[in-house]
Amino acid sequence: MLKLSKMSDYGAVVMAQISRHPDCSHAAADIADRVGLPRPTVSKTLKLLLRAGLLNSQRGANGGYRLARSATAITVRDIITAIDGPVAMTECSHGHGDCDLMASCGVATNWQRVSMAVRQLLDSVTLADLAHDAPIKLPVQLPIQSVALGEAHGI
Amino acid sequence: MLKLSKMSDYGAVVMAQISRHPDCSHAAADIADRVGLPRPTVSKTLKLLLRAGLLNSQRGANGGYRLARSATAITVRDIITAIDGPVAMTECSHGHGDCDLMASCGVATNWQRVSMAVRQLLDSVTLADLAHDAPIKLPVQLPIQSVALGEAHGI
DNA sequence: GCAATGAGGACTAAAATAGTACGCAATCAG
DNA sequence: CTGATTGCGTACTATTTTAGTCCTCATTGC
Repeated sequence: MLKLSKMSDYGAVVMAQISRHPDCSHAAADIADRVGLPRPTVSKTLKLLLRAGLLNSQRGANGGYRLARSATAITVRDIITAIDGPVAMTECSHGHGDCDLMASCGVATNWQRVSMAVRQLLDSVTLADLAHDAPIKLPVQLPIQSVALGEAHGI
Repeated sequence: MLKLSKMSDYGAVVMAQISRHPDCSHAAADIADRVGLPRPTVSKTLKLLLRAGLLNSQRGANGGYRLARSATAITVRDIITAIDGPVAMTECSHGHGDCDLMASCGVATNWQRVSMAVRQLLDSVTLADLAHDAPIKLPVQLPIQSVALGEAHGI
């Protein structure tokens, strides 16, 4: 399905929740209640986001989590990468030559280009965009630069 | 990881293989040998591609598979959809309102837009592009139309 | 009729994913 | 100093998804 893992999905929801009150400290249990997810799951998600440097945490009473930087400086790709690891369409897309079919498949290079385009697309959406209540207006064209996937085939 | 399933990956490789000789009939066992994959797996892949209308098949002696239409008229998204089902980033991205968090997450609408952009990106790459031996040249800008994800944030 | 080839389904095995539980560490309030 | 609160880390289990195999039937060409 080429879909996000649930954990990444949760990560986005959690981050959006925090970003709505960037100046408060958010306890894990509090966030869990607000988004309606089990606390241990939210906790696990927060830990991964913390480790990736997207959040800061404060222990002890009245502690909690807050954004490490502005919501406009955190991209969707940051969140996905923090939780699921690097965005790559196929095994061979991340560079390591551990696909023994590369010789016969003859498709690897172009998959890498598609992966790159997806990464750029995901980089162009910030947490601030995502957390907007309303669908984002302003239909501007969003150029995917230096992707070079041949002519645009009728999209 | 936001990665393709192996089956979709195989599907792309198999389709690329067939597209290199569009005028011949390709037996399943023959394709399997060429791409170095187990025959039953290839057979299963071919079946799914056939059912999606991407391939035609001919039974009996000297039978085999061939493309149902030109390689330039088959997109990467067609192949992925045929094997893994619709491309959707999250549960709620495909329209069915079977996510009971939609009310609290406040993020659904914008995920749908991201999914749409990914689908358009995948639609813009054809089987012919993928099967090119060399990386595709011609670095043109590829506009993702009507996506409207706010300003391009520095990509 | 016989051999080659695809079609379909049932089944098993393996891996990734999600969810849970529990104990330790740090901080703050009194 | 003590206890309450809250985050941190690890290990474990269950579930689901994915991958792979096998067997039998249907169709076609010689």
